[in-house]
Amino acid sequence: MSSSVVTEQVSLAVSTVVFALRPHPRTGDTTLWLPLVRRIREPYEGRWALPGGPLKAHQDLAASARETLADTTGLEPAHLEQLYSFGAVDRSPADRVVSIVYWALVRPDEDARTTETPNVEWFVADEVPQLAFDHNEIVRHALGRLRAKITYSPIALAFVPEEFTLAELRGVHEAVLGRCLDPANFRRQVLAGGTVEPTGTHLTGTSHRPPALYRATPREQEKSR
Amino acid sequence: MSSSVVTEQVSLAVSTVVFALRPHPRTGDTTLWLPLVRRIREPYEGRWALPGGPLKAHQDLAASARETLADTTGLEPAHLEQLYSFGAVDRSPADRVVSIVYWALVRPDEDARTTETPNVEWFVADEVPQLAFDHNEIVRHALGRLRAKITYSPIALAFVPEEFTLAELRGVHEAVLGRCLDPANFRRQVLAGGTVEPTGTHLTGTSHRPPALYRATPREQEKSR
DNA sequence: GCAGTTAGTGTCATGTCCACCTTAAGGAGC
DNA sequence: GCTCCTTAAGGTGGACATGACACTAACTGC
Repeated sequence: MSSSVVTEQVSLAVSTVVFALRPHPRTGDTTLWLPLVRRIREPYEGRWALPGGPLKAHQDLAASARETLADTTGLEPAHLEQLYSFGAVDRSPADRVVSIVYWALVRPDEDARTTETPNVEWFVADEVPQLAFDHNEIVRHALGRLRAKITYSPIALAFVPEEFTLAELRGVHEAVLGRCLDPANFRRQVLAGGTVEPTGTHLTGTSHRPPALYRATPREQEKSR
Repeated sequence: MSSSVVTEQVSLAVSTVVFALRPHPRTGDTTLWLPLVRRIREPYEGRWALPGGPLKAHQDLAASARETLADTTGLEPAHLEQLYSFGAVDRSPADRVVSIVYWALVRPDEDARTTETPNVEWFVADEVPQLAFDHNEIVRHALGRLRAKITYSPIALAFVPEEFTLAELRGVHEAVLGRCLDPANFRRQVLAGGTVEPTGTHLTGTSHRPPALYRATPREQEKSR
């Protein structure tokens, strides 16, 4: 049989699906992107895979996710949350690996600071190539969670800078959900939610009516720490 | 430093929070119960803990959860789902353990077949004693998930036998949520959901108007397999 | 001043949720 | 038989959320 039966050893890894918003290369619409890492050893050598690595004994799960994110992209996520644990016996050939997967959101200002390295590349989230292991399934899982959660939770705030207009925030929702939203109804919903408050200032130099600026409620800002 | 730093070894366990409905010992109202296992070795020797054990190399995560459930209570759950993975570095003294936790629901007919053993005891879910490790937190987590999910998903079906009345199903919701529900509104909601269908037969011998019997839709029955 | 564009408000129809009322269908007791 | 009691099942109306759309406000560029 395979060597895993002999060793009876299960190893534990932490991987992360990192989302950022960037313009689509063809349409120009802002869409979801995610960074992938090229595997430099077997199995699946040469294939793209989610950033991740083995869990260290002295490190919390979320800390491990943050570390790999910093190692691969140099970024600090505005939101980090556990997604699911994947542990099918045959998900990695020969050895047995259980992956605890996190998903993260990166603000545009932070995203601009990303470090370019040859073995890391960003892809449009809906157009990722065939990945190593069961990582395609994991990405699907993460996309589903993000799209579900943005409808009932204010995580979209993790995609905008500290001060923002409601049109920007709506743009985030539209990019994630892939469809247009009514500006009037969106405004009412967000304001009723109590997760944002007006800064009192307006954005100027827009060649049309200047929109009011908003920030996350103090209560909401706490959550992202 | 501690031995974990020396060994750099992380071990992986799968634990399960198993829920069943039984009458409350004082009030008699049906409430949530869960089985706990008495620890027979350090750390936390003598304390109650969630059933669980180390993950075997040839075993899927859910299979491991099913196995410990069978070992401790002899039961087969009608619903089994991953809850969360707990991996704080200090959650177990001396060694480093990451626990992937599942939660399960057991039908009343299946629950009646539970095997009594001295080191396993059932507790009212809201009145568990102080447990080993971070298991109190895990139980809270599982209770929260169950109570949240029953409001938007037909998992209550995993708590009733194959044929049931809507009053029974409502009783499940009431027991889980801990409050009464309007029978008329509950009926409409459930029937509109399309997750149940009438069997065409009625329950007799009730000393009042005989209620119609229902069963889960074929589509719903698939999910529980 | 006028056109164009986006911000923000108002309105109305629809649907859902919830509290409560009414009727239906049985058994128990007389 | 009849009445009473209990629960099943359906109906009604108000409060509230949702979505489509019209309308007004504020700015730039010409």
